Formats: sequence, C-alpha cells, structure tokens
Amino acid sequence: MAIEPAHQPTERPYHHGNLRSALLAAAERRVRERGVQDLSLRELAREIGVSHGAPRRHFPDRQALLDALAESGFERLGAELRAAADRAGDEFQPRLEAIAAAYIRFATADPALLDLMFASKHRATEQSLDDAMEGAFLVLIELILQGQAIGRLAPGDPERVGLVLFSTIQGITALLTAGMITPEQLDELTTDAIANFLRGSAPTSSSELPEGPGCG
Amino acid sequence: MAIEPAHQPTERPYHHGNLRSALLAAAERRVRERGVQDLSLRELAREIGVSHGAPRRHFPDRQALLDALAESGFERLGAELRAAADRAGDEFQPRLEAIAAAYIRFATADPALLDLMFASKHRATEQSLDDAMEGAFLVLIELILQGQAIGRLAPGDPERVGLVLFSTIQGITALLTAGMITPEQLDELTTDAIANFLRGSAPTSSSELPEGPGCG
DNA sequence: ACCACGATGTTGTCAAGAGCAACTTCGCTC
DNA sequence: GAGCGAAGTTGCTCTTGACAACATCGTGGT
Repeated sequence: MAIEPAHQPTERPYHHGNLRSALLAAAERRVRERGVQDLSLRELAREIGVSHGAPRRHFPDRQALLDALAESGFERLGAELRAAADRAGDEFQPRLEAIAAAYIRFATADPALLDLMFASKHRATEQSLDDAMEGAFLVLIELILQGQAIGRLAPGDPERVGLVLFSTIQGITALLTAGMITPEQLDELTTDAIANFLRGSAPTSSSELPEGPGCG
Repeated sequence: MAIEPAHQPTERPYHHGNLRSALLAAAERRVRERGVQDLSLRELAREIGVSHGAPRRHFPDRQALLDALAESGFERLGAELRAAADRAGDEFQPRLEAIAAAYIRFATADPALLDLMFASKHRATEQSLDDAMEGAFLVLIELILQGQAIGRLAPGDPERVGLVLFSTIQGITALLTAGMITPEQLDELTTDAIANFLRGSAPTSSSELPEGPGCG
C-alpha cells in the first residue's frame, strides 16, 4: 500500500535522499557554532534523524567528513573572493581591498572552518581538495597579474608575489581567531598590511624608470 | 616493610614526584609526533606509568592540559626568538632575519604545537597564557623599536608595525603546515616577505629627509 | 511482470577515552 | 604520633568511532 505510511504524510522515507549534503550542511553549522572538536558523527546523525551508522555510507570515517568539509569550504571561499572581486569593479586597488576584506569576512564568520581547511591538508592526499584550494588561490594570482600589468606591482613570478600577499592575509586571520587582536585592531591591521604590501611590492623608481627621473 | 617493597629498588614510589612536568613533557612529544587530535590523557598516564585518574589532580580536564601546553609553548617560543636575536648581534636586519628564521624553525619542528598555541586562546581566559604570548611578541616589538631608532623603519606605533610583521610570518607558517608550500618555496617566500616588509615599512624619502636630498 | 543486485540505512557490538567519585597512600605539621 | 591535605588508584557511567550483519529500497535486465 502504497505511497505513504499511515502516520504522517511527510514521515521520513527509509532513504533520506541526499544524506551526504545534509551531513555536510549540518556539520558546517555545528563547526561554526561549536568548533571542530565537538563535532560528532553520531550527533549529526541524530540531528538529521537518521541512525548512527548511516553516515558511514557517505564518509568512511570522521576524517573523511572533515576533508569534505574543508573542500567545500575552499570552494565557497573561492566563490566569495571572486564575487567580491567582481563587485569591486575593474580598478586594481579596490579589487585588492575587496578580496582581502572578503577573505577576512570569511575568516570572521567561520573561524573554525578556516582552521579546519588549513589543517585538513596534512592527511588528505585528495586531489579534489588540492583543486579546490588552487581555485581559491587563483583569484589572488589573477589580481597580481593585473597589478603587474598596470605597473602597480613589480614584475616577477606572480605566484611568489601572491604567496606574500596570501601569507599576510592568512596571518591576520590567524591573529584574529587566536584572539590576539581585537576587532578594532583588525581593520587597522588590514589597512596597514595592504598598504605595506603595496609599497613593498611597488616597482622601484629605477626599475620603473631607469633614468631615475624622480629628481628631474 | 618499610623503606622499599621487595621487588625492585627503583620501584615507582606511590607519588611520582613531578607528574605535572612529566605529563607536559610527554604530551609535547606526543603532540609533535602524532598531533593534538590523538593526544589522550590515559595514554599519557600509561606511558608515564601512572593510573588513568592521576592526571586529573594536575589538569582538571583535557583542555587544561592543552592550555598549559600552549603556555609552555609560548614561553619556549619567546626564549628561542630572543636567543636567536641575541646570537644575531646588534645589527637590525640580521636580527630581523634571525628572528623570522627562528619562528619558522619553531613552526617547522612543532607545527601541531604552534597550531595548538593559536587555537587554545579561544577558550582560555588564563592570564598566564596572555602573559606568555605577550612575552614572545615583545621580542618583535623591541626589534621594531630598534629599526625605527636607526631609521630603517618609518616611525609610528611599534605595535602596529609589529603586527604587520607578525601576521606575515605567522601566515607563512600557516601555509607551510597546511602543505600549501614546499620547503623549497619556504625559504624563497620568507626572503620575499622580509624584503617586502622592509621596503613597505621603510621611511619615505620625504619623511626621512624633508628637503629631499636624495637628488642632491 | 519479476527478480536479482547494489546502494543506502539500521541495529547491535566492541574498544577507548573523558569525566567523576570513593577510597588509599604518602608527607608534613603540630 | 595523630591527623590532615595533597597526590594517586580503582571502578563506574556516558559518549563516541569503527565495524559487521541485517533490512529496505529502487532500478535494470530479462
């Protein structure tokens, strides 16, 4: 008989439908609210209304779920960075500031997730995780290329320059989530760091203009 | 009956003597070898040869041990930074490079401990942890002050400048422990970052010498 | 239609760890 | 030398992760 059991029309069917997505979504929320440490597969199963053994079909162990969480985190981060860059228009510096702000916004909203993303790499040799990471980093590389093209940044391997910028921004988030700086200091530090990066990576007068015309 | 039981002269006495230190030492080694995640109080107790309930007398719960570990980590980090600075002599740039190298050496040798140090701050409102952190950061501040005094760095709040430098170095370690850069890239990135910082924080010609004598 | 099979979910079990409490042993002081 | 508190032990409960055997569903082949 039929299509539905007698109790409630929306009684859970035997199969959840997309348990994997549900687990990831619930896990991301739990991580945001209570940290990675307290994340329990059984608790997630309970919350979703599924048995404690069910998650195993989708994630062989706890680490596998964390890896998947990290991967989706990198995808979302990449998307947010790109969106911020797009919204910021075509000019270099506003784009740089928008990307940095978006990164820091992500880190502020999801500190535990970002930690997880940076921690998960250790064990996981997953290609997909690498790809997701690479995708997020690409936004920075493109920005560097633009900066070099318009002469705001000294020429050179864009990846090297990108890493310097990346380190700085990631370091700021580390200090923030570690509680070593207050939210007020955050804005100040971000501004300082970007200004420092721009000055430090600007073409030198001599490289830009071999004759040293600054003293014309 | 008396002084010793019959078995072995060096049979463990009922009281360990300094279980707290032993726990911290064993924990630090375990964290270095297998990460924070796998650290188990009971395993430590077993390794030291003490019952599973004993650690509780010194650390009310697992987090308390982690906090203590973080604190001692900051103390050691501070000591190593200071030692490196002292060894480097009196000149500014060698000191800067030595301090950065020492920080990164620490991060390379004890990645999990550094993560722990930066993660433990969340919960712990311990004053002692703050103090230990502050002590490590002080080395940087003094360095900045020196740089400003000799005119290699632009004047300004040394803490602000110090945070920029700190962020960058900490960011590098984050990329390293995340596996996003290889050890070869590490040296390159460190060099780039320091050079970038120095250029970015150098006094401008105009602020340094109001009359712009560079073209004299 | 029907059946077999694989994917998904459930239940039961085991080992291990954290946290807690009652008890024991020791060192130290009065 | 009695007792008191610090340090250590033992035994318990609860939770979790991992695993295996079983149940249920839907889908493709015939």
